[in-house]
Amino acid sequence: MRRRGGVVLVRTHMKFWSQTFIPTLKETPADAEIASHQLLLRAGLVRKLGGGLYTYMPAGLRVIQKISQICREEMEREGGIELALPHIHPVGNWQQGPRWAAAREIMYRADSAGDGKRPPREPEFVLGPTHEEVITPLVKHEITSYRDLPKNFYQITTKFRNEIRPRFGLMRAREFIMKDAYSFDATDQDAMLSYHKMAKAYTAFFTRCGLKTISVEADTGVMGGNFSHEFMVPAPVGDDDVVYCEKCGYAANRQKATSALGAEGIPDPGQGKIEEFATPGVLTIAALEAPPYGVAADKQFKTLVYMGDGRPFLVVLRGCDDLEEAKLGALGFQLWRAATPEEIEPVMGAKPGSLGTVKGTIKNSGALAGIFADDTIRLVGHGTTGANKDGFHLRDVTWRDLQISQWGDYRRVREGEPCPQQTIGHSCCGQPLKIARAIEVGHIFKLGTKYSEIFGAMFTDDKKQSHPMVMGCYGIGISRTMQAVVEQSNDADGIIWPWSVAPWQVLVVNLDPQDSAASDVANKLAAAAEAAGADVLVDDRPERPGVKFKDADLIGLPLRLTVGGRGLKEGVIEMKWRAGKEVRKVPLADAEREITATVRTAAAP
RNA sequence: CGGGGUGUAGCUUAGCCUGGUAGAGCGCCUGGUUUGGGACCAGGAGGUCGCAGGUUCGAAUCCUGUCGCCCCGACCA
Repeated sequence: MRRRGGVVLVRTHMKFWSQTFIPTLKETPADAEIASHQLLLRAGLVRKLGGGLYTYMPAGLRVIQKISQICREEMEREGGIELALPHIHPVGNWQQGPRWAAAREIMYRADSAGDGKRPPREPEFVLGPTHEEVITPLVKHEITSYRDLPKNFYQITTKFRNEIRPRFGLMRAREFIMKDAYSFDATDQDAMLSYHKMAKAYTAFFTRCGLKTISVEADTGVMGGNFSHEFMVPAPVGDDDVVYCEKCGYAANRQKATSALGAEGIPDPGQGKIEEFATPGVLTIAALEAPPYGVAADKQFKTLVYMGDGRPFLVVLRGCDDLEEAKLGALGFQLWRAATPEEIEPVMGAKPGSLGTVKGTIKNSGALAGIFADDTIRLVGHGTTGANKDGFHLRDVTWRDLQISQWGDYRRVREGEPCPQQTIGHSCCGQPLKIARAIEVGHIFKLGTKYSEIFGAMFTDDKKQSHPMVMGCYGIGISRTMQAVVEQSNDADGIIWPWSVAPWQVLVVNLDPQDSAASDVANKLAAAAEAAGADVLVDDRPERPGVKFKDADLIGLPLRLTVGGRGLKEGVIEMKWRAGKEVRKVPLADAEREITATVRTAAAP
C-alpha cells in the first residue's frame, strides 16, 4: 500500500491522544536557545538525557521514521542497497585505516569499563562514528570481479561521536541518526556516475522533506578524497558559513571558498631596502597599525607558526587576513595545530609578535617543515614584517625578500571579495561574494582509491588486471534533518510540519469527548481521513478548548478538523490548515467527502 | 580545549550584592464552579538550594575545589 507524497510505515490506525504520549510544555525549557530546539522539547518530540544525548519520544520517533523512509525510497531509486553494519568496531580496523590519529579523539571506546584498578589501556573496540573502515574490508572479501560492480551500500543507523561541543539539541549531538552510503566502482568515470546519482537522490530527498537546500563545494576534511559537496539549509542558527555569488551561482563552504583577490596582474615589486626599526612592546598587527608606527594591516606580512606531525612550519599572510585552518589540510600533514610560544622561540629566534620570514633572519630555518605563503601577500607590495628579534620589525620588505617554500591559498575569504568562478570568455566572474550561515544536512564525497588501496579492496577487470575500487561516501543527518525542518518551518505558536514528515497529518480536535454525538462525528471524520491516506491523531483529552487549540498549534500537524457542540448545533465541522489562517466551516453532510478530497490532494506530490 | 555564563520543587523562576525559619507562577492531587484559544475558588503534596570542603554562633547567600548544563570559537551529518 504505497501512497504518494507521504510514506507508509506500518498499516496506520488512528491514534487517540489520550492513548499515546505527547508531553507538551507550556513554558520554554531554560537550556534551549534556538527555536527548533525549544519546539522539539515543547512539542514533546524529544527529551534530553545529557549533553548531546536525546530520547526520541513517540511523536518524534514517527518523524524520524518518516524521514528515514523517504531517504530509503530515494536511495533505492538510485540503486542503493540497504544493510546494517555493526556499531562496535574492533579498533584494528581503525588503526589500519588512514585517519586513526586524526579521528580517535572523537571516538568512544567500547571495551569493558574495567575493574577500576588498572589504568586505561588502548581501546579494544570503538563505537562507530562512520563506517568506511568496516565496509571496505567487507567489500574486499565479498567482491572481487568487475562483474559485481558497481555497488552502493547504505544504512540508516545511530552514529557515535565524542563531539567537542554538542549543541542546539539534535543539531550536533554525541549520538545521532545518519544515513551513510558507500559506492564502489570499477572506474573513475563510473564513480562520477555514482556520485551524481547520489547528488540526485539527495536533492529529491530534501525536497520531499520540505527543506530548501543548496549544494556547495566543500572541504573534504579528515575524510580525504578528491572533492565533495555539502547540502546546506540556509539558517541564521547554522554553524557553517556558505560563501556564494548571486550572479553566477558559485557556492562553497567557507573552509573551501576562495576569491579572485590577488589572482593576477600584480606587478613584481622587486626587492625592498629592508630597514630594521625598534617596536618595543608591539606584539600585534593592531599595535603596529597604531601611532607612532601607522602601518596599515594590509601592508604587513603576518607570520604564523604551526606544528605539523611534530615539526614546525610557517604560514605567511597579509596582516589584515585570517588563516583558514582547514586549508592547511592540503599540505599533507596528518595532524596540525598552532605552535606554542615555547616551541616558537628556539626556531624563530623571537617570541610571537616579532616574527617574520625575511631570508637569513630565521634562527633555525632548517627545523622547518615548510614556509607556506598565501598568494595574496603579493598585494602587500612594500610592507613590514617581524625581524625575528624581540621588539624589532623590518620595513620596506617585499615578497621577493621572503623565504618561501610553497605558494597557495590559506586565507579565509571575506564578504564582498570578487567571485572566483571561471566562465567562458572571462577569467572570473568577479561579482562581490556573499556569506550566509547554514545547517549542513548532507555531504557527498568522491573518495577515490584511498580506502580501497589501504584495505585491499581490489577487483579483477575483463583483462585479468587487478585494480583498487573507486569509492564514494555519502552522509545524511537524519535526526539533524528533523530539527532543520522545524527550524525552517515554525511560527510564534509552534511547529508547522510539512505533510510528508509530520508525525500525523490530520489532527481531529474533539472538543466534547464526553459527548457521544460529538465523539461519533469526530471518529467518523478521522476514519474518513485515514481511509483517504492520512495518518490521524484524535485529541480526545478532557481538556478545555483553549488548551487543545494551543497544543494543536504547538505540535503543528498540517490539517486540523474541529468537532464541537457549537459547530454541531449549526450542523458544521471546521477545517483549518496549520500554515494558514482561514477556518472553513464544512456542513456535516459534506464533511467526509470534503475530507477525503482534501487529504488526497495534500498527499499528492 | 580556550573564552563567557549558569545550577534553588517536574517546568519557569525570586531570594545571593548586604549571612539569620526557602517564596511565587505553571504543572500535580482533592472538592466545587466553569466549558470554542493555555479558566476560577478553596484545600493539599512536593526543595538536604548541583556536590565536597572551608569561614562563621549561624551559609542558598561569603571563600576554595569539583561536577553538570548553556553560549561563542576550532571540528562535524
